[in-house]
Amino acid sequence: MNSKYVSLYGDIVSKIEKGIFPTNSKLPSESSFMEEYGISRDTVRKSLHLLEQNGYIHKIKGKGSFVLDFSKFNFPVAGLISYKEMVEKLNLHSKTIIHTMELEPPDSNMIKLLDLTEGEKVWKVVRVRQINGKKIILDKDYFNSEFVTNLTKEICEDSIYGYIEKKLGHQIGFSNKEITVEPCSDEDKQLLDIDDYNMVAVVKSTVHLMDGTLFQYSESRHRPDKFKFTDFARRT
Amino acid sequence: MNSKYVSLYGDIVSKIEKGIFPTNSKLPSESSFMEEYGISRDTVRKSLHLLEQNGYIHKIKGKGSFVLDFSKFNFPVAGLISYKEMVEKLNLHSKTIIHTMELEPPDSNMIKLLDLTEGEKVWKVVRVRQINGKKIILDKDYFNSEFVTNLTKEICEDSIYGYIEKKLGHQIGFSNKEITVEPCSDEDKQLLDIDDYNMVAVVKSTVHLMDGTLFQYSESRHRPDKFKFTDFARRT
DNA sequence: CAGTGGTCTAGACCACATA
DNA sequence: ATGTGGTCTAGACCACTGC
Repeated sequence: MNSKYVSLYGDIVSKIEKGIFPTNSKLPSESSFMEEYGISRDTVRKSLHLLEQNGYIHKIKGKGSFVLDFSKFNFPVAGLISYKEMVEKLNLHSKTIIHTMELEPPDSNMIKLLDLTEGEKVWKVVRVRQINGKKIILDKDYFNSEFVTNLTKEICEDSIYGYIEKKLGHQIGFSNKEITVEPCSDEDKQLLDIDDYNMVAVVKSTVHLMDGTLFQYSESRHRPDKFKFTDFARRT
Repeated sequence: MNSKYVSLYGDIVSKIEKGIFPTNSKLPSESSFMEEYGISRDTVRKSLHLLEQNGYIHKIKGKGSFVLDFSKFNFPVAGLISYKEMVEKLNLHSKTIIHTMELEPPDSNMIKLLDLTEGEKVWKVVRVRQINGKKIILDKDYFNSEFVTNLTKEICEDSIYGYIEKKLGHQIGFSNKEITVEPCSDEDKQLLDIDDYNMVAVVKSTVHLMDGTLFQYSESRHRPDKFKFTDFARRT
């Protein structure tokens, strides 16, 4: 089903995570992967390139490929991942409370953000994420209703991304994110267990499908003490 | 000097930025780049892959490559870029004030963060960044003195990365970042024009050389209203 | 059907590291 | 000298899009 280079990538990732390829150790050479898997060098190189981009390994010309230490700054809440997927990955105790779910005509700001045309409506979904009994995150999502039709309470409580990908058959492609720190709004104070904090960390993003169409704008507002974003970058 | 695929990448980037390849338009096909530049398809594909990763284009099987809208998600403070490079890119009016610059034995926390061995010392550099007359950012950098030797006030006021890359001949490779929001420390209040804010956005990072050696830990503390981080991500 | 991008191969030459 | 990764080529077949 998968391409060869993706399955080799997956094999190596799981061997790194299991410690079969330990941190700081040298990975087998490209040619030994060629032999072991009976594939061409270019295909091996595609797998290693993927590992490199995702921060698993580091390649040095003439020396080899080395497993990086990714325990120091743990997981990527970065990337394009849904709240449900994150909760499952981190094994959190979480509950989602739906505050608003309505189909409405967009205001001028949303028309601009979602590139809407006359007459198109948007789904506005406001959800509160409760973790370990505390209301920590306020998620405000706006979906172009041309692409995301028929939302229900059940879908919003479970996973909207799952619905879009599995039921509607759309493929989610890429996103832009922006992280800022803003003063608490009245809505934040009302809906979150904000304690004495007077600011929130805000992640604003636009999300596109594989074919390039923009379908979602979202604003995720986090209690500042519970917010963490990690990133891996290379010098270019 | 550069490889073929990097120079083709550069050509296309500049054509996109100049508007010769406009937003949302279709890029020439891989085969037309092959002809135009007299190179193989694989080499063209490497260039396009780079463009895709950096958020310039989006490829759709059977249709073509399309230029993404670059204006919505403006500049990358993301990536691995120095303060000086950012200031120059964004054309800011900035001044750097050096608060501390000393060679000292590391505490136990720094030994762990920088993977130090017995007897190695670290350069501790604390700098305040003033933008448009306001003290906005407090940068605390720690360098392993085995790799970064002989810092001077002039270097710290100009660009430490420039010194490392151009004078010492090291190549900066990759980094891990972590973004959090923390309460103001006394030091923040004392050194920054913090106004009435009681929190700061904090970017902690470790930076490695091309050969994998860890040489820097840094903590960048930003006044919350002036902080913005942008990111581009793909679904995997 | 022709045009597009996605995967894969086999082979070549180069640059760098190590011994 | 050998082993490593980095670049490049020429050709093949597939899957998807659009006419």
